[in-house]
Amino acid sequence: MLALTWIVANEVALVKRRVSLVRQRAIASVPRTRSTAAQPVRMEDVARAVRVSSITVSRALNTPDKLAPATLRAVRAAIERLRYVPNLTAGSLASNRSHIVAVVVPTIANSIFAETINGLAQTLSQQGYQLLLGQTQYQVEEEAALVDAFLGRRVDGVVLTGVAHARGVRSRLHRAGIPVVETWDLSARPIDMVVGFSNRAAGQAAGRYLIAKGYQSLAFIGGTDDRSAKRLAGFREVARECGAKEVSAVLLPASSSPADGSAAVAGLLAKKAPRAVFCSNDMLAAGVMFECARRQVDVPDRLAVMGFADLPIALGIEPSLTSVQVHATEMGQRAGELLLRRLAGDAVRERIVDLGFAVVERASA
Amino acid sequence: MLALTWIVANEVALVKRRVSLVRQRAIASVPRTRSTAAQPVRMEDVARAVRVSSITVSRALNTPDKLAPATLRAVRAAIERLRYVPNLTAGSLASNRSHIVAVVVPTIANSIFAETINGLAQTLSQQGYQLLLGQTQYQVEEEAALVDAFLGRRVDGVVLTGVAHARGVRSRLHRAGIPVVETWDLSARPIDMVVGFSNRAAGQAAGRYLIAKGYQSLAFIGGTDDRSAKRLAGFREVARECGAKEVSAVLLPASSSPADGSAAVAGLLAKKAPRAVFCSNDMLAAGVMFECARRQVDVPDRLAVMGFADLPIALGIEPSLTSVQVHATEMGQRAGELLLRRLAGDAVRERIVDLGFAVVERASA
DNA sequence: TGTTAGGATGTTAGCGCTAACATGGATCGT
DNA sequence: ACGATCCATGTTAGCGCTAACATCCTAACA
Repeated sequence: MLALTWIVANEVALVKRRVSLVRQRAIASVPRTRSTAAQPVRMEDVARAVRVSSITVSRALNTPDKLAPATLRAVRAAIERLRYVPNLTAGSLASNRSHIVAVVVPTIANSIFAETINGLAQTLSQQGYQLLLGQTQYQVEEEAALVDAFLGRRVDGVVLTGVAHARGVRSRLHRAGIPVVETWDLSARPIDMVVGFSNRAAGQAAGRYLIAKGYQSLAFIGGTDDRSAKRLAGFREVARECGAKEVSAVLLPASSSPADGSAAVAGLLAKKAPRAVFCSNDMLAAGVMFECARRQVDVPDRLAVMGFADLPIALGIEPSLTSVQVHATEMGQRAGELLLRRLAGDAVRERIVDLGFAVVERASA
Repeated sequence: MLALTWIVANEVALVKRRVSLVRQRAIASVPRTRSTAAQPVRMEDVARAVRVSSITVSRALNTPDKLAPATLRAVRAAIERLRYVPNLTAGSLASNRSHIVAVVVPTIANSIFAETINGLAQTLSQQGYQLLLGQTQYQVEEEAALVDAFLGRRVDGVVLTGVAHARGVRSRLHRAGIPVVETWDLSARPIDMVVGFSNRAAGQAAGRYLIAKGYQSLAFIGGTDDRSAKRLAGFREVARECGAKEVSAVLLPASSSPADGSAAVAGLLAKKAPRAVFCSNDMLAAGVMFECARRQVDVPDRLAVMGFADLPIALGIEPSLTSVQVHATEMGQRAGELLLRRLAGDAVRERIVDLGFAVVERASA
């Protein structure tokens, strides 16, 4: 008896629901509880206009080659006429594909990361993917919060900067089961994939270069982040091996402006001045050189200056800046390609892509 | 008869559906057609663990102050224990709020836009909004495609660069009925709101400044985009009014690197060299000054150089660069604040926010 | 001419969440 | 003691789309 009444009650609900589906939208909207959105045209409205079912409209948008040419034309015309804007949120929910990739960088104000994002965005946009941007401002803990938010959005992939992550980031990304690319460093045990170069090796190369040039007293100006620290470590290793003096280091948190470089070198020059300085960023190096110009400290004769990243400014300044070139844009492109291949279902063999780096000799060191 | 069989058929379907709802998830998943996602914990799983309904879990996440403290604690514990990651896509669909704001810039490789995005992102993230990034690469038509895609995602707001837009952009945004902020320029008739400064007035100010300094022969180096063109227009107006010679202009598409500045000034110096040059971007100005240094053209005695945007490098280079300061970060922050206020339902009175600019006198002009 | 394959289109049943309304119980004033 | 009020929680009904399966129709072949 109970079961019977229950079924009857629901039968009524069911009928009501069917009716509202069959009715015109305007009429059906009367008993509706929710407020009418500003964009009321739905796939079904287009379908009704063309007298097809909504799945046909869906196919016109997603797999147009599965439709008869005439149908496709008619649907497209109706879409245009009704100014239908497909709701990708609903599509994402139904298909479990968001077509969004998240990227986490320390800050886009530093143009090296901007270049990587550029490469990534260009590659992804070719396949209709869009970029959700997160900045940590060099606060490691921010990364975890960003990753949580991104996973909540069910992004299809994640691109991270560096291989040292906040607690829990690794496991959460693993559990989510989406492709992940780490960049701007290398790791023998990436979360999933990694595209970058060895920061330690880059530091070593810079050290070897300067020592081969005959400079014995070395200094380092850089940041406090993991990658800069690795460059310093490599730099110091080489210095130690080659019997150079202890490397004095100036570490500035989250800095990449010329002014920081100027201030840092001022400090170095005040003490026993080094013969050569390796800067973790070309902007810092530029600031060092501007400061030297102001103090009439000749570069490279009294102080050799070496930069990192090989930004456009390295070629511009006088004397031109010796730097370490790192393929920032390509890093983003390769990261994007790896993601796209994984998202297309292809297996990716090379999960560790070493893009390398190159010491570019110019006039400053 | 037909109606009867129809109801019977649907009754069966209905009963099946109820059953699967009541059952344990694992059992219910057997007749399921869709593949089980990598992240199978749903709100309902959490609710079942705490023996509450799923709306209570929803409230724990969205309006925690509406729950009894004990319930809230229990729900939060279960969320933690089950590692539940809320599906924001589903939430967006149901609530018609995506908590995503889209931003369109020509390119983030130009650090002035990166600063604006930084300010915007910081303001928005305080309220849990995230940024979807689109770059036009200075291709005006790209803007329309990006806006379409963003509207499809039902972003809650849009931030655009400039006030000149691709065909259809204005009307589409209007129709979507979401808050829109234009930046980096001003307009008497914004799409919705605008935060920026008058590029024409900035060009005029630069012209007046240089003329007041006694320079009569002026040149301009800049881009082909709308905003750069407006600066040039203002610059020329003033020159004409003041009886200065015709301003020669070098326009480079989508450029902002020192190398472009160097090349441009090389061209100017080869002809009848101007006495002062106004660059639409500090990076271009820096390139101009580097080239002057290489050619031993004294700045400002033989060529005065004025930049635009007042980037960190303006203070760094020698001689320091006279420039026009424009509050890039604040522009992003204010844009974010306006959006947030509108998204909170507050009316916004000042739909046109003129942040102004300031000529900063330094050594180069 | 029946059979079958394959292309075009349709039907059903959710995806996981939240708005709106509903309910039930405690608290309060009168 | 009774309703009014309020707070905590629940029920219902979708949001707008797509996966999976179902059906229909045409053409091609035996």
